Amino acid sequence: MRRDIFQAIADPTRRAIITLIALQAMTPNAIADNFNTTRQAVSKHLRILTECELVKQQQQGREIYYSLEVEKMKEIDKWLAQFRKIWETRFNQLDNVLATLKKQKR
Amino acid sequence: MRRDIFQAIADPTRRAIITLIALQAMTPNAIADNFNTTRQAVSKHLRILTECELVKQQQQGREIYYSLEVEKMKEIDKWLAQFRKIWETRFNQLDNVLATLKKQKR
DNA sequence: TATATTTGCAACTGATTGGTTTCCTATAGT
DNA sequence: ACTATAGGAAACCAATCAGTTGCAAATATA
Repeated sequence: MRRDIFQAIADPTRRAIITLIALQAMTPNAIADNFNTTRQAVSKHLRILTECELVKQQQQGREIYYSLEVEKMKEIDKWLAQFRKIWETRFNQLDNVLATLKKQKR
Repeated sequence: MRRDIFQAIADPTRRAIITLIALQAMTPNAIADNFNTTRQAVSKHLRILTECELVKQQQQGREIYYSLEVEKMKEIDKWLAQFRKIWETRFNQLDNVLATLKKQKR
């Protein structure tokens, strides 16, 4: 199945689900009520999210509560870190280079 | 076409390309040399990255240099911000909520 | 001017994706 | 025990995707 987090958050519905259950654990039916989708579609998304450990389940009787594995989200943050360095320190250096090139042409 | 950044970074090859050109603009051929792919495959990835404005081109004679639009990467960071709040301040509060629910049912 | 190089673009192919439908199991409530 | 509800799993379908192949346009070089 080879799922990774980046593929998991590629789908807008899945991102919405993540946001939805970030603060409060929810059942598949409750989640589906928030979208224009069927429970089964949500269920499939939840399986993908669970497979890459972005989401964890917690059975409670016949209901299953899904909640966000916030720690896993840090992996995206970790990947972003390398670029954060660039956009923080070398802010508009690229634009400067372009401006310089433009000037030289004239 | 409806491309967004999250879909763009879903592909591992595209993430590698992004990392590669983050520090230095490169031509498609030069980028392809760094992978086990053909130039055309890289070219398609670059088109997708360009479409969602994650990458910008700069023609120089018959060569086209591709470089990262670092500003656009911030959009991912912006989306992550909401969760950063959670993993920084309310560490394992979710488990507490579930534990409380469990207690109330009994 | 003729040839080689760099690149984009379109068409095709096989694999994957999101969604629906259907069926099954397990629990809750009567 | 019976019915209703919650949910997962498999089969299927249309759409999309990544990669390849082939070709055309533009630039460089001889």
